[in-house]
Amino acid sequence: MRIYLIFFKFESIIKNMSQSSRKILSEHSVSITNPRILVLEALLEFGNPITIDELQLKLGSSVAKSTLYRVLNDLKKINILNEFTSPDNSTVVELILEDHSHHHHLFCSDCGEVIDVELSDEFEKMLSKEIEKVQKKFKFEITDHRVEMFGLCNEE
Amino acid sequence: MRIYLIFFKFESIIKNMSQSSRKILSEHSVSITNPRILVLEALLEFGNPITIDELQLKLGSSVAKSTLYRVLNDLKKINILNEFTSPDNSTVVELILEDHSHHHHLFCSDCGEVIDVELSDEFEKMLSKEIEKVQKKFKFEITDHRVEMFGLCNEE
DNA sequence: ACAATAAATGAGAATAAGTCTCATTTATTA
DNA sequence: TAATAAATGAGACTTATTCTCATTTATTGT
Repeated sequence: MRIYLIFFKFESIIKNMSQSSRKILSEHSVSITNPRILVLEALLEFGNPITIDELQLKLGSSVAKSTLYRVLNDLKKINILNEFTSPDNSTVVELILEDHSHHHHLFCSDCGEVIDVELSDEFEKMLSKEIEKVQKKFKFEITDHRVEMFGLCNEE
Repeated sequence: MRIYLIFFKFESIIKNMSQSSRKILSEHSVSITNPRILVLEALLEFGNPITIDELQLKLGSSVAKSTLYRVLNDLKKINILNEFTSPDNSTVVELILEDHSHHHHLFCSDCGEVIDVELSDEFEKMLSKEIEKVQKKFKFEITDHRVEMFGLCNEE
């Protein structure tokens, strides 16, 4: 009985992933293709920033390497994918979903894990003020910012 | 007369660069070699974060490509070189000198320039508090952080 | 100052991440 | 459902970085 419940729950999550993926694509008027769905599903399923290596592993041979990179570039173009480099120089990729508000990143220097972190509104307000000052001082038009933290996760 | 003064001043700056480079190397018990001096001089002279491409250009054929990368790795090992990736995915490198206090980076998305930015003590204190919170929440031991800002320099 | 030894270098081969090409397949639309 | 445009797969290509190894240079003990 329990097993069935778990199975159904799992099924519906999977279905949702696929449907979410389709929805995301159609909302951005990007044609719905298998590789795009697979990549989106993998990203949704993982639900955290992920290295391209790991993503490739997850996808196995279901998506060609060239296609994977192409799909990632497509997602970047429609602004739903964020790409950055971790301290150990691997490329990390993460979906930007509406329901995720502005956030920052915490890296484990040991295992390479990347965690999304939200900082307090109070802090963000102060940061905005600092950015305002920097804009004036350097005559820059600052469009974005991020805070990165590095450390050890202390997990086995 | 003026020309001579300028010349001497220039000479002494150059001499200082070379001497500073030697000093830096010996202080870290790293053997003093020509390529290492040349790389350090170039970094000191530029005095700002610099891409590896630009650094290679500055050095011309005076330092072999393989040696340049080796020297940069040497400097990283003794913790006087900071390396990071700019938003356009080029590798940027910068000396960490004692007299430079903690700072952050401002990137121009247009021309690729990278500028060192210091934020207010007040802000840094608040950031430390936020980091403290994150440490507790995620059971991390946070050892370092950085703030990055992206925008346009509005220069021709 | 000099010889012996260890370390660093240069040149180019090797590797790996990411892009490109082009023939084939798939999605979209009318 | 056929016609057309777009996306894909496979592997060639590019480029940044590392590696190899024969030669050169720095360090050290005398």
